[in-house]
Amino acid sequence: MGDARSVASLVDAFAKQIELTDAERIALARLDQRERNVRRGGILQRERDRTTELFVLRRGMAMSYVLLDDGGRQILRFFFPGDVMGLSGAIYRETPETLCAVTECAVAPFDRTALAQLIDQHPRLATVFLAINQAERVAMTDRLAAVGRASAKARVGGLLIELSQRLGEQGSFVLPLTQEEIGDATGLTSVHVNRMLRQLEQDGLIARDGNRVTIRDLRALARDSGYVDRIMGLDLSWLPAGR
Amino acid sequence: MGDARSVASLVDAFAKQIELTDAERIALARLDQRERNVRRGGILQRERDRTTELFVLRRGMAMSYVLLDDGGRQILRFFFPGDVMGLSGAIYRETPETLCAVTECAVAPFDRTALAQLIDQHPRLATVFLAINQAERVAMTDRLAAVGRASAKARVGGLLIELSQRLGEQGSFVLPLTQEEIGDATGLTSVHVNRMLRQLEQDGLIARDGNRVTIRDLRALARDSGYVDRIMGLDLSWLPAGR
DNA sequence: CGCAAATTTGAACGTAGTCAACAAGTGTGG
DNA sequence: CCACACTTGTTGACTACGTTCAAATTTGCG
Repeated sequence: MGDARSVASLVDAFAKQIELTDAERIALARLDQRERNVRRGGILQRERDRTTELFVLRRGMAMSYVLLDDGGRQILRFFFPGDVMGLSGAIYRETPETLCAVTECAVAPFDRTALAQLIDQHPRLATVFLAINQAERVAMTDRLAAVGRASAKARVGGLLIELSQRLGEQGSFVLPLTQEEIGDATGLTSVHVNRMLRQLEQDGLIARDGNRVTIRDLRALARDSGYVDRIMGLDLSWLPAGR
Repeated sequence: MGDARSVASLVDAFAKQIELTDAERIALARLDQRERNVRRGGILQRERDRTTELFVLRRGMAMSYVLLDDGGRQILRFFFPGDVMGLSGAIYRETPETLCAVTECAVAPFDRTALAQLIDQHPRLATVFLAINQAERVAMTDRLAAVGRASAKARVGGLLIELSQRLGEQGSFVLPLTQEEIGDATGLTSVHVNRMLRQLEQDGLIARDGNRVTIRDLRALARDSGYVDRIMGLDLSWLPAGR
C-alpha cells in the first residue's frame, strides 16, 4: 500500500479504505508508535516461534515464507509500507511462517492485546481489518492459481508486474530479490528463473540493467502472464458509522 | 468444521474457539436462520457477480474456484459444515471467485449488513472471525507450498488426507470429487491424477473400492505428502471478555 | 584486492502434459 | 426395457517443460 521507498503508517493504509473519525485515527496511531529498524535479511519472527507480536511495516520491503521438509522454501507473500505483518503468529500458538526483511526496513511492533483493545473500542476498524485480510487472501488465491497452472514465463512475468506496481514508477524499479528468491516465490529453480528473465528480455517485454528492471510492454506482459489486477477497490460502503 | 454428513451451525463453529456468552449465541444464531438447499453442482455465486450475500454451510460439501483464461479452473478451497462462504464477495464490488456445491448442500444465506451489525454489537466475535479467516489463509498457504513444490503424488496424497480428516472416519470416506476436480485442485491433469491414485494404491498407502477411499497407512502417506496438521488449535486466550 | 554470492550457460534427464482410444458407469428418451 | 449419449475412469505412446548437475563468469562486499 504505497511504494517501498516511501513511508506509510497504519492510518494511511486504513484511510485509503474509509473515512476515519478522529478517535479512530488516534487509536490506530497508538499501534505504531514505536519504531525498530531491521537490516536486509533480518528475521522478525521465525517459524514455530511463540510470539504475540505484530508489526506494521513502515519503510522497506519484507516477505513471509515457510521452510519445506526437502530443505527448500516457499515464499508466501511480500509486504510493503502500511501492511500489517504477523497476524497469523498472533492467533496460533506457534507462528506458522517466518517474517524476513527483503530490504532494510523500519517496522512498528505492537502486541496482540493492543489489537484486541482496538477492536473492542472501534468495531468498525475490525471490519476493515477483516476486509484487508480477505483482500490478502484473494491475492494469495491469484498466486495459487498462477503457481498451479501458469507457465514458468508467465509466473516470472506476473511477479515482475506485481513488484513494478508496488515499488516502481513508469514500470521501472530496482529488483530487490535474487533469482533464487524469485524461484522460491514462483515455485521454480533459480536456473530456470534466469532463463525466463532472459527470454522475457529477448521478447522485448522487459529490459534489464544490473538490478534495474524496466517493463517495456506492460500490455503484452500482463496478457502473457494472465495478470489480474485486484487493486480495483474494495467496497466497504456497507460498514456502520465509526466511533 | 465438522464432518460433511453432519450438520453444523455458526454457533457450533465459534463455540469451538471460545466460550460464547448468551448474547453472542443469540446474535450468531440470527445469521443462520434461513435455510436453502442446493443440489450437487449448483452455483451459489458466480465470479464477477455483484452480490452482498454470505452463506453458512450447514450440510454437505462445497468449493470455491476461479476460471483461468486458458479455459481451465483452479479450485481454491473446500468448505465443510460450519464454514462461512462468500466473504470475499462481500468486500469486493465483484465476487472474485465462484461458489459451487460439491455434494447436495444446505446453506444459510445472510446479508453483509447483518455481519456489520454483528461486529458492531459484539466486537469480540469480530476477532474470532478475523482469526478463523487467518487460519483459512494459513491453510491456503499450505496449499500454495504444496502446489508450488511437491510432486504430483504428494499433492494428491495431501488432498486425500485433508478430505479424510473432514469427511471420513478411520480414514475411510466416499470421494465426492471427480479426478478432473482433484486435478483442478492440485494443478494436475485428470490423466495424471489417475496415475497417481493407482500408484498410491499400488504402494499400499490407500485402497479404493468404487468411490470409497481408505487410507491404509496414514503415517507413511502424511510423511510422503509433507502434510502439515493445522488443527493444532488457535490461541485466542488474549481476547477481551464478550458482551 | 580477494572472496563469496549471484548470475549465466550447456547438456542430460525425468516428471507431468498431450493426444488418442477404449471401458465402465449413468441418465434419458424412445 | 433397451438404445443411445454423455460423463468418468483407465491405459499407452509420445512430447515438452522444467530440473539437475556442472562449470564459467560476473558482481558486490569486507
